[in-house]
Amino acid sequence: MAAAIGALTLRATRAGLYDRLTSGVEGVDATTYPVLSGLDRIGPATATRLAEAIGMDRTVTTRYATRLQEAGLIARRPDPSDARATRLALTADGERAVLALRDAMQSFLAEEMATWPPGEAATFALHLERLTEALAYPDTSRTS
Amino acid sequence: MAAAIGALTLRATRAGLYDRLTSGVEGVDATTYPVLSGLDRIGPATATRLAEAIGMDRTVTTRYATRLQEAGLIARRPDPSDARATRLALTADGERAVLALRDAMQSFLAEEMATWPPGEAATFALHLERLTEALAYPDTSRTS
DNA sequence: TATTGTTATACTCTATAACTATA
DNA sequence: TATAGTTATAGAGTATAACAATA
Repeated sequence: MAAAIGALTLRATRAGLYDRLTSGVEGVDATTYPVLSGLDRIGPATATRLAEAIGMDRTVTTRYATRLQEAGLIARRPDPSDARATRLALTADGERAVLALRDAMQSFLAEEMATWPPGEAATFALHLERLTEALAYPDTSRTS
Repeated sequence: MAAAIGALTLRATRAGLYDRLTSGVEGVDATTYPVLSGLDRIGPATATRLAEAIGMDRTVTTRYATRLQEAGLIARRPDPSDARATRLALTADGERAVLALRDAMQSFLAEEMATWPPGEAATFALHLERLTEALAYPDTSRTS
């Protein structure tokens, strides 16, 4: 299992996965993918809030956001309640891109899990989520 | 589940995991870890064969191998059967480092899985392995 | 001519710090 | 003074090409 985690987090494996996922979507690659999908997940937000949500640095987030903006997938609008802030939001093209990416991921997972006994997929997903959380937030004590 | 995979492969998550794993072991970091553990897994081997085994480029493998050699964790010896080749092998310190890393990983996993129902861990590990394999080798048809 | 190991080069990603504008 | 956004700079990682030695 440690080997599986090692392989899963290996550069080549990740690169292969995200290259396949994003190959059909113009303007998105393995680096900008988290920004796009994160923005879809939490909705329109400032760069700082988005950066926190996806575990990325503010500076990296804003730079990749610029790339996505140049590709026409997200838009910047001034925040009405704070003149310092800028609200990031998906454009119509951006939402289409998110849908395409989600479809690609889900079709891959569905194909992979087709042979699993019913119910195991749900259990697996739950475990994977918890394990990932434990990895991402090691300090959070899990005494549930 | 897609979100969990996304989070798991996110840079920050990986970096956090490997930083914690390798923090107690001198000379190993997130980049040299695959080389060290791969060499332990397949045994003494040439750089080319090791590179194939861990899904890394030859040039990267040999450079990181040099780092590990400088740290005293692996050794280079001429291949008796081929004067072009160099055999990489763990030193005694290298084997100790591998053990320490494995202990760190297993203690983390054990802690995390302590609350899981018996048997689920094994099922989970099996699924994770298959999923990872599918990600790493997309062309291999899985008609088993 | 092909392969092994290695080094050199350029490119991308990441992190730190600095800058501007506003609170 | 602090915060949001952004840009600049430097460092680390990666990939491609090139090299010498041997098959």
